[in-house]
Amino acid sequence: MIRNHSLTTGEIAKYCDVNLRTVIRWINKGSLKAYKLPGRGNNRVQTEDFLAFLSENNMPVPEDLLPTKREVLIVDDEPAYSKSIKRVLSKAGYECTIANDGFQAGLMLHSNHPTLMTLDLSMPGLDGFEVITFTRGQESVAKTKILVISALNERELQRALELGADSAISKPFSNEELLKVINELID
Amino acid sequence: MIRNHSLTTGEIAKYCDVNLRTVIRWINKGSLKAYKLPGRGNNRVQTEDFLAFLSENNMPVPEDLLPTKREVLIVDDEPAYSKSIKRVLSKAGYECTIANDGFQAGLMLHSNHPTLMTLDLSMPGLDGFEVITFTRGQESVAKTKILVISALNERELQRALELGADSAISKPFSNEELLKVINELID
DNA sequence: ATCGACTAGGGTAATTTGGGGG
DNA sequence: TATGTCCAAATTACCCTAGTCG
Repeated sequence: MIRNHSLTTGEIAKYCDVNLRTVIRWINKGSLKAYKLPGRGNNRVQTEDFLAFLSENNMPVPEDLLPTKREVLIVDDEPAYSKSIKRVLSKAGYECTIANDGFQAGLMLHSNHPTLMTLDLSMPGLDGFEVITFTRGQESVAKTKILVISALNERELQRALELGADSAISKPFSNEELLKVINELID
Repeated sequence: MIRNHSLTTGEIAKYCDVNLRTVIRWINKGSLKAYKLPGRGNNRVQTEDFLAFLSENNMPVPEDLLPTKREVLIVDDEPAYSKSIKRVLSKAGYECTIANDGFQAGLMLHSNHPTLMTLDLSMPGLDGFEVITFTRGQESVAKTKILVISALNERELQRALELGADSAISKPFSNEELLKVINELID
């Protein structure tokens, strides 16, 4: 069955590779948050609670519960660049979304939860450095990897890194260069 | 379909993430209050009964059934304006958040899910019309009310309304004017 | 080595939930 | 799309055994 936001004890048992009873014990003990259906109290766990439980206990997270892992958000106002980047990354198996301005970037960053965001530092009306700082300060997206792409000088790139960017490459760059950096950051 | 006060079994099944039959059983057992339509006896549940049911069983409440939040996102790059708006609205009992640029606006729109967003049409590097169009096209935030605030001429305001803004006022405006429009949109 | 406390997994019966065909 | 009926699958509580750790 397709459910959006809740998991049964059996599903969790499979994910964690333990017996069903064990899951029920976790719930009854209170270490795994759940709610009960009216019937005889069958348990349901919200996906986010399960993920929180996994991370609290340093348990591995099942692939299919993670938002698409190889997803990249391309933030660039010049279609020539964004499309070129998308072409290269798509070919390498990444799922790409393009944001043309700061508003779209912010919205998609939170709604898509990409693993990595490429960020053009010099977009009109948008201070790239502030984007980095702001992203790192927002818990829900703070872990997104940021690859700064810019035609600015070394000192600016250095500043981006200091503010929290994970890597930076300067325009112009080769496709190989781009792919190499992204592969390193994601895998 | 838009109904104000009653839900079908199917809708409840989706909200609760369970099978339709399970919902019918809850109703027949009496744990979920419902009434039957004359024809084949199809069930309808009043929203308040459903909410009571959810809270009795400690089940999560779907966002869109909650009473309208009085939360406003103020999108403006001029602190003088945004702070002034915030002051007026806060005094009137609204919770306000300020976004200084498009990126923050997009991120906060999705993460805070405000009931209403005030949008300055002329922000550097951000096309306000595109913001409206894009917001209306993104399911997760499409229902957010948009109040356009701008110093542009009538025709531009008209265009904003056509693109999906719920209302528009031109700068300069009085505090009373602002509050009146927002009260109308939210309540 | 034995004990005690704790955790995981097995069996069973009762009940609930899910799915197919009308 | 919603419903009632029937059946299969999943879930629960209860009681039990085995393993781990200090």
